[in-house]
Amino acid sequence: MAKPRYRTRIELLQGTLDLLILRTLQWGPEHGYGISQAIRTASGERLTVETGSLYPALHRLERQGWIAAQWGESANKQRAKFYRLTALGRRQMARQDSRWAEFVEAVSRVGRPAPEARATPEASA
Amino acid sequence: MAKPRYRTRIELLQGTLDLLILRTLQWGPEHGYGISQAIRTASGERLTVETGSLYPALHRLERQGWIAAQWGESANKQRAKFYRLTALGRRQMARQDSRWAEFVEAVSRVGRPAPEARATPEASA
DNA sequence: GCTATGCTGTAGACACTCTACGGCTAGGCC
DNA sequence: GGCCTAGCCGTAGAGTGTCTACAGCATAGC
Repeated sequence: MAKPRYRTRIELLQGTLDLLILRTLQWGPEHGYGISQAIRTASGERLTVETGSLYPALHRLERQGWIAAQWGESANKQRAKFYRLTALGRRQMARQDSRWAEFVEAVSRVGRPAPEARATPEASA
Repeated sequence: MAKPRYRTRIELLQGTLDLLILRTLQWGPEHGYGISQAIRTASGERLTVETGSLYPALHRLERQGWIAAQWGESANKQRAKFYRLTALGRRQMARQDSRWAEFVEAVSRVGRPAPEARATPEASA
């Protein structure tokens, strides 16, 4: 019986989550839950990070040395792991920022009708 | 161990290839090899589609009914499978186009220092 | 005590890209 | 003729990252 529980949609494009997290942390330390809320809010409710993506990503970034963790207490008096951007992470953010911008630029070029030279002998169909 | 052959780089973000192919086909039919060249050229050599990604993607799009195939002969007198955008595909392209634009917009928002209102008492709607 | 919310985390399914092959044809070069 | 490169289609399997789903614990309100 079919009914695939999986919605089969990838909301976030692979590779963008790291950048999103890095960007969020550039204004100061924050804990995981807070980061996900910040992303959701900042994006105008358009981007949602699931916990199943968030925590593994956080651990990944930490392993890379781009962010550093420290247990603390949240505004709600609860145990929370605060992450902050490391110097390395800040550089990485800049790198990913420009890579992202380049990528977006490249994709938009493909959408354009080819700068004159195509001579398109085909077309006309 | 040894030197992982895998460069561990995802050049293309997941989900963008379909859009790239659809966009490329909007100016007329083209065969797989030609599509990959067109994308590479149009993007200013920045985007490269590997054959291992291209052909499965083409078959995927065909299964969805967004593109239709037909064997023909290439400019080099070789057997080639030409794909063209279907009406459905054209609509899908528009949809993915706006989804992509929205996504880019959302990501850029996360990069901005929060529009002052951080203390916002939750919408107040 | 119960439940909603805040907070962290893991396991496994799924999708998509990439590397690495394989094969076949046309054309240029020796 | 044989050989090699380029054009063209395709598949198998690895790798990565996202998502769904589940689990656990703390705090605050009823």
